[in-house]
Amino acid sequence: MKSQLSSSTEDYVKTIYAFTEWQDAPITSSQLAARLGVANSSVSEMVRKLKDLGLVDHRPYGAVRLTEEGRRVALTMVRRHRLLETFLVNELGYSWDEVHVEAELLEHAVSDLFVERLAAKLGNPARDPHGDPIPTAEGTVPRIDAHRLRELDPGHAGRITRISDENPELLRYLAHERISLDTEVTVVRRKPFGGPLVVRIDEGGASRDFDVADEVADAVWVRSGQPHQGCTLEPGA
Amino acid sequence: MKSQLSSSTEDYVKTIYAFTEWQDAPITSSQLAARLGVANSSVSEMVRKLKDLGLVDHRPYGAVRLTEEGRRVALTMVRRHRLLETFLVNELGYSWDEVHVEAELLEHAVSDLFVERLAAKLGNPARDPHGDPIPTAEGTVPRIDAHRLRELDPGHAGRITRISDENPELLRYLAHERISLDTEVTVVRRKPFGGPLVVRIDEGGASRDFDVADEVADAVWVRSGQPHQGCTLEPGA
DNA sequence: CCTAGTATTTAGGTGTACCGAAAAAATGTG
DNA sequence: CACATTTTTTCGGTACACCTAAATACTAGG
Ligand SMILES: [Mn+2]
Ligand SMILES: [Mn+2]
Ligand SMILES: [Mn+2]
Ligand SMILES: [Mn+2]
Repeated sequence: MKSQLSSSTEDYVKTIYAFTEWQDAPITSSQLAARLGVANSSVSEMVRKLKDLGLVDHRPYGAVRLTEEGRRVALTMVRRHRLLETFLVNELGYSWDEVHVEAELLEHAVSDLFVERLAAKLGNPARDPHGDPIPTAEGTVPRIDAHRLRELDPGHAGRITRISDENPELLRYLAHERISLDTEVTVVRRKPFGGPLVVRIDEGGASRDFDVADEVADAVWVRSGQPHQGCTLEPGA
Repeated sequence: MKSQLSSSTEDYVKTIYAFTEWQDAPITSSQLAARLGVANSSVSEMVRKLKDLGLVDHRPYGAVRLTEEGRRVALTMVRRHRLLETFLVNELGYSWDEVHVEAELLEHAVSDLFVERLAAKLGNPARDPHGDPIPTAEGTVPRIDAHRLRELDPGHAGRITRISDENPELLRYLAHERISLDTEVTVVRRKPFGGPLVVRIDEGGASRDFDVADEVADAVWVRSGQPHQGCTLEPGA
């Protein structure tokens, strides 16, 4: 069953999964190549191997979709990655912009035993330092229904539940501006002619306005409504 | 400076170092091959590469010796390995026979930052769960002067300061027999005709005799004399 | 000091994961 | 609906870390 996949294989599968985690369309070869930082030709070859391994469905020139088995592998890797990120932040004092690269390597080196011991030590967290849900060992993903800040209309209010960890600079910028998970935001308006979004930020009574560039608004996810709920996972639930 | 060595390269260098850690003679190609579990021919090729990288001294048909640079790299890897083992035992509840394999992989995946944060969290330990000294970040090794149990004459007493972690089964056996680091032992006699060594074990007042097979006596290191001393390392010392 | 046996290296070959360039299929725009 | 553009695959090659089998160098016994 555990046929010992290579690091590359694991990263391909994880990347394919990640693409559809916050949207619907399946990933194409060139998108996969771009995200992995490899040539298109490399992807073509690897996708054929993944198909032979039964991890993806693919017909030539079509998009790449995970099989059930592929999804299972992907969730294992995502669980590892996010638990490791949580460990690095909670236990080793990393900041949230430093953890992604480190976890990207570690995820391929840890054993199942390590992961489960670590999860227990961390108290089986349901989300990672960026608000991404941590799949359970059984392969279920806490559903987080949130919307991209960019797609919210003026008037909408909510709290930030996720910030994409893809760009460390963006994370540093947001930390510097004192914007983090669980920050309360309200969309005020969009400045005309494709200008930035303006949001109001609640800060314990006080509030301030903040201009959000589109690239930032694309990386921030907001859950409408009131106090934090859902997304916690009782051990054994 | 950090030219990003491969995992294989790191393991070769570490294995070359380990061979001379508890004895003098430098390692030969076939010994290296046996320890790494690869063919002799693979070692020949790799040793040439290590030489090109400036990590070892070697002339054809000669033994393999680390250069200063090679020793530096080896100590870095040994530090990683032993700190990871300590982490696994102290923080994740591994037993001492389970940690070696896990650390063998993790040591190649962690960053310098990770290692130093981990060392600090663990309180900069001076030795690992098997009693092996943990080199400092600066590359100095706490000197532990101990002798193989097998080489002690009857009458000799001391405490166990190191047990080779090479054989997990042996470690499980010793744990089962309630023999661990810091156990007090006295060599009683050697049974005739190449029989086992008999040692007396102090156990809080009580004491019992124990037969030690040669393979075990080779793996256990004893420091003569009284209470535990040396081998602790003040932070910054 | 020669030679049989052992240790080591060289030669030729495998699998994995990449690459750039060339060929083939899909796409969309007039 | 043709055909130029873009996307994807195929093709030939590289680097790495292994392998087995063959060749070569050391070494110890006679
Ligand atoms: Mn990865
Ligand atoms: Mn994350
Ligand atoms: Mn290793
Ligand atoms: Mn150890």
